[in-house]
Amino acid sequence: MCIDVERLGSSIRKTEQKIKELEHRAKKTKGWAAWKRRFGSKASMGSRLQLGVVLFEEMGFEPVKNKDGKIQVDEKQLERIDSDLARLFVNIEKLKKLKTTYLEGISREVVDGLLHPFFNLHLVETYRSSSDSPNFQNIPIRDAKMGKIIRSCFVPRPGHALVEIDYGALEFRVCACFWRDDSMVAYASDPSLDIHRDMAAELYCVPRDGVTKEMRFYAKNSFVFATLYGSYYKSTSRSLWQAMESSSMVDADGRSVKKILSRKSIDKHNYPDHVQRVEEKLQARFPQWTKRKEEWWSKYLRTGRFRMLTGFELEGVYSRNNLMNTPIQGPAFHILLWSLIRMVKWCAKRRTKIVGQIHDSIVADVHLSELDEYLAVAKQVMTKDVRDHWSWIVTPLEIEAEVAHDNWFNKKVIEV
DNA sequence: CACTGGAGCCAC
DNA sequence: AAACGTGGCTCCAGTG
Repeated sequence: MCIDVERLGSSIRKTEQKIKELEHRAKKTKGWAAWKRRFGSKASMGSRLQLGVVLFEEMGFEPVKNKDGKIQVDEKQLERIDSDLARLFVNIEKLKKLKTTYLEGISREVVDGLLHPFFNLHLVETYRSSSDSPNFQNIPIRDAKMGKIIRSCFVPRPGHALVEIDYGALEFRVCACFWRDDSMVAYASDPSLDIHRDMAAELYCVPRDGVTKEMRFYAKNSFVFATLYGSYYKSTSRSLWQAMESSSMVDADGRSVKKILSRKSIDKHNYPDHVQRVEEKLQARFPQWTKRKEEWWSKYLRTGRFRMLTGFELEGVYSRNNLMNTPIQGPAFHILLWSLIRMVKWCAKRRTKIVGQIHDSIVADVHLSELDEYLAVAKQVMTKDVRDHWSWIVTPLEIEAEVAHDNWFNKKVIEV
């Protein structure tokens, strides 16, 4: 893929400058004076361990320990501490990550303006793919500021556009196909149904139309997927409560979710009991999943092996959670891979090239004269042909396409 | 100096 | 029975 090398270079210089400024400011804080007192010539601003000692032993802040009893000095804990030094440390570390892993990591691998990441098919336990040198599959996007700085350096060739097509809810659809749970298949097939919205309503005690994007986000990632892949209420309730509290979550009408729960006599203490009841509702809603996952596990215990929907036979030592996740994560990727291979073949006699892949999405550098045809063929291959190839895909498949004429950050949704 | 594990953080 | 999953990369801190 093409890289805007000049822009990359200037972003590196700007980020370096910003880091220097923040480090200069950090050295003027009271905390840094305490740091120097404690560590003398060994004081190093890059050391989390030292920062933890300064904050929790010298400055008297209350430490928080993780499950293994270790004091955490991560972003989450540092943000709750009222100290200029802690705030500056978080910002400096973010910028360092941006500079070293992404900007410089990419720059190092560019040859004649082109980047050639590796895409491995032989490394991942679940038979997904991985990527390295650089890893094309973890370029920032959720933090829009970081995403802009890095993704704007990825550009199409002249006369081309970058086109990214991703599957909608691919893993949940494969989950439904694998467990063949009628209700799960219905959820994965009917666009008016939304399991994450429904569970958010239960978890936060609001009507379904009171569910916000934020509530849905946490219900999806901290509860529904976590539970499908083997977590349970004692774990999920903790992260749900934490997210709700630290974001001061409100419902669609701006009312405090914590207050809504407390009116139902739900507090931090008994929230796990509430989540346990919601978990039971999830099991009741997907009864075949509930039954078949136990049969799936006990069959593995008897035989020591299991088979994926895509035909791979796996044997050896797997945890219970591996048994829940592997048969879904692997075949979900194989749907993408099958489609990608078809699209690469389609590109053979054309100017368009497939340049990358991110588990459920395909990135291509498409010649403008081939754009309409590319989108139409991709839709046919990704939503129809692959379903004809594998009869176990019993749900519809959907795609979303985005096109970028200038750079990858500025991709815009396009109807297909 | 080479190497390694832990902690942390980025993606899906 | 056991407690979401899969990766890659960087820095620190420790070892020999």
